[in-house]
Amino acid sequence: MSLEQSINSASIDEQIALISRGAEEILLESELRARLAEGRPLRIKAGFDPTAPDLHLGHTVLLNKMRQFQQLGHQVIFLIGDFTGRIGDPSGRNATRPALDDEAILDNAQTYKQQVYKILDEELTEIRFNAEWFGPMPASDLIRLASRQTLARMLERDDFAKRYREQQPIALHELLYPLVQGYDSVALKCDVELGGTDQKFNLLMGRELQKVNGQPPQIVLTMPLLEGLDGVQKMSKSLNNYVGVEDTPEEMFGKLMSLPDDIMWRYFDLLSVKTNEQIAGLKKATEQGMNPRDVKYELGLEMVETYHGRGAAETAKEAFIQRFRQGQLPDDLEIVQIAAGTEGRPLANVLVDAGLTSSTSESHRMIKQGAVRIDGERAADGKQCLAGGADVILQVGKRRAARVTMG
RNA sequence: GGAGGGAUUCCCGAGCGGUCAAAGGGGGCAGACUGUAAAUCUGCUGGCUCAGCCUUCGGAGGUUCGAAUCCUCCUCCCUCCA
Repeated sequence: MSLEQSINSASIDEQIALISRGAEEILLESELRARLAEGRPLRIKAGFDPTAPDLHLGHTVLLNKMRQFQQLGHQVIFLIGDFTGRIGDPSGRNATRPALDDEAILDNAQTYKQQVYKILDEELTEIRFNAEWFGPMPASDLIRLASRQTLARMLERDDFAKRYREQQPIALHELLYPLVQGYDSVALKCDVELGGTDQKFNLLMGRELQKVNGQPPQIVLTMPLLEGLDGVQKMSKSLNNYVGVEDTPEEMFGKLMSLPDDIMWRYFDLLSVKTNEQIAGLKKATEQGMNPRDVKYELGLEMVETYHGRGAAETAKEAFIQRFRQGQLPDDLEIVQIAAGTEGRPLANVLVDAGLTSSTSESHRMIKQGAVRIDGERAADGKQCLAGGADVILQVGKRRAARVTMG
């Protein structure tokens, strides 16, 4: 299907419906409508700071929105802020951030590139680096750019205002960041820019600079932060409530199954390629009695498929069902060899040796709580010894298991 | 430079000199239940040779029969004044 056909195949209303799905804010929707009415592929930009080598699903919210634009036949620009990265983004920060060195920036940019095409259509994606135009820019131009804004305007921004009020340092180069990001939109002649809600100020700056430079101002589309697995706090590595795009298929599927049921729709809205109609259908089915678990299966399948392929997704689902629904042991049980000693080795110690618990105290606790099984039989005493030659399967709870041979 | 406040077990946060391995909450783990590693309920959550013992309360000393709790010095953080 050619670009033109795919655009024509979706009405403007349909396009708006998909574009606004999950979005926090569109400034301005009327402008977007008018722009879409032109019937040409729009230039959609999202900028990425080359600071996060370990991507998780939260980071992919923007990518997914970009993909939706691609589905509608628009041109997507994945902008890597390699120049900007040398400045450091003050958004949401209350302290000056250190600038990255060149090597780190290149490394991180490379990681992005590896991940992007798992979601985006390579044909419709333009990867750009903003050092392209800022690298050769003479100081005179940069100063001219800086003349476009006032200190008062910059201080409207919450985090700057707060730091100024509290007499925290604001380095001069930080004030330049919104201008630099905004100028990216000028350089790329963007129709739409996507960003997190924390980027709103910077995105709006793009509009102003475009106007000054005689371009029609871009439409700004902000996306919310994705909640993590706890369903409450934003997904982040440090809160350990994330699904990493590099997670194994089983991990990814399992983590998604542990989502609170009511938050799964959020994931569909923000991460799924499914159409609005398909999602509405699932919602309706659930209301009419479909097991939410099975809806989550759909989510898990789609996410794993995106990063590991269809086969891995099916396998992960089957493994999950066997393990947690039917209580079977995983196929690839880790086999651990442990020295028994002459009188055998106490169970509590063997569990630690096998890496199933972190201390003998924990072993005893687990045993007391009835979490430990030897060949499926519940163990009651941590002091019982496993003799040399024994070959047993030890389990601690549902998620920890190993086959242990006593040597 | 001056005055004051604080540093507690994974996190936050309580803690009359003895009954403190240290309240409470969060997080985590486990059990039950289930429609899932959802929800809900319950329990556990320093270590060990585990019904007993050992080591913890920013660091180093000291007072005391006995200190997370008192004293001294040190390190780091915060607030107010100049």
